[in-house]
Amino acid sequence: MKVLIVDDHAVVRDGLALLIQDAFVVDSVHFAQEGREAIQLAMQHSFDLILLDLSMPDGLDGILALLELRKLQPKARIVIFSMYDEEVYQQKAYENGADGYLVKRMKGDELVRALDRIMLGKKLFPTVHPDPLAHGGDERVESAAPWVLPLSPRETEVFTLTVLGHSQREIAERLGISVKTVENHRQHISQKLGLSKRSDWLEVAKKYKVFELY
Amino acid sequence: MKVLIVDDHAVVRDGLALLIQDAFVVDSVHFAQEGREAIQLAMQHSFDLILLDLSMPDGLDGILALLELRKLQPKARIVIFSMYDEEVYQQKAYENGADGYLVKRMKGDELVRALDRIMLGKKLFPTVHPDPLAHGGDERVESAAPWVLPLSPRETEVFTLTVLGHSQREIAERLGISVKTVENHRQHISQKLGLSKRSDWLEVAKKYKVFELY
DNA sequence: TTCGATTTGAGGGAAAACCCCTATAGTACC
DNA sequence: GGTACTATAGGGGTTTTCCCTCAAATCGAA
Repeated sequence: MKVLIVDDHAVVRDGLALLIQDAFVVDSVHFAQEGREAIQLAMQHSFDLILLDLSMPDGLDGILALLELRKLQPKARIVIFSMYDEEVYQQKAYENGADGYLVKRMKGDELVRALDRIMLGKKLFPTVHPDPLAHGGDERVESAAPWVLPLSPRETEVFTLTVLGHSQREIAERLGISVKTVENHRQHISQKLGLSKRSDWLEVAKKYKVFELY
Repeated sequence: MKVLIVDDHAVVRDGLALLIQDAFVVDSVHFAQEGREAIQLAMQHSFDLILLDLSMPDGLDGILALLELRKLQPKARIVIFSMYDEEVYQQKAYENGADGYLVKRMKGDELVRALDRIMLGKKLFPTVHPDPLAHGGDERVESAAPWVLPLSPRETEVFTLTVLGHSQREIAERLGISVKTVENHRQHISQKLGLSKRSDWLEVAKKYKVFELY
């Protein structure tokens, strides 16, 4: 596996390199400090995985770099690795061909797990939730919510249906489980998020644009 | 009071004229079929009240006409009178200096009452709700919600706070009333809207963009 | 002035939700 | 093989909400 890491901080570059070399079979790792340099490298070598920091001080804008890299390396997995989890950036990253959007506060093992899934062909975006209302379909976009919101897939479903106003009974019927289980999920969610009041859930839901998606 | 009515349907023009002449002391009524004609008239006469249909087939786009009319007649009350209550139009109308946005399915007396308030200096927009979270302030924008959602001001507050996830107790404390009263308001709201499940409330709230406003 | 709507509040009982704890089975990680 | 997470579900008790009814004060409209 050939890897390109684009970040303006040397520490981050090296840390990432170590993590990845530890977790994957890596043939080579190249580094770039900013977009232009990355593009130079992408014209000379082909990569399997490109980790791209969005916030680079000088040089090319992150999204433009992404666009250019995607053109140069159509088959590479390009993963945005950012300080911020603002939805706008994620949206842009998604639209411009990124395969994932990870935030820097993720722990090492979480990051490796995420990269693993991405290498398997999944797309990971924190606030693109899996649709709990869809009856089926080819969900290739996996939610990375577990790392932004530390919720499991099932919990995410319960969370979404709850903030949309569905009662425990309704959710239980819809998911084919007992009311008690829904209740347990809700409690776990409250614990994980550190939220007691339901209005706090709604705040979070608004922040993660649940109402725009469903 | 000098009135200008802009609508491409003769029936609507005449009906409106009769209604207004019946309810107000009217010096003169002018008519226009579309935007350009309205602007011509606005250059020749000054008006106190302009009723403007947004959906006019040919000629000037409604919003552009509004903009032009507002420039020509800064002191006139300009009221949009539309078939549709889409929020986008309302937003546009509001931003471009309209004093109100009324829908054609309103009954005559409702319309007169609305125009009355507008002539008194209020602004009326169906889905611009009064902020139930604001502690006070100069609320000049009145909600015309009673005609779109048939809810009283207090009910609108309870509705909004409820869909935002607040409990009856929280709402009671916030509004300085008893829990029982909040409960009653909720029941009245359910009756008026014909909605039983809270998820239905959320549907309505989404439709009226409660989550974008609060 | 009477009628309807609004706002306020309560009683009483049924239903739902919430809280805390326990428990099992599967999966995944080290 | 132990530890952690996930998903499932029950017991038992408390709190909240829901439902239906009644009622008083206010206010604008017919």
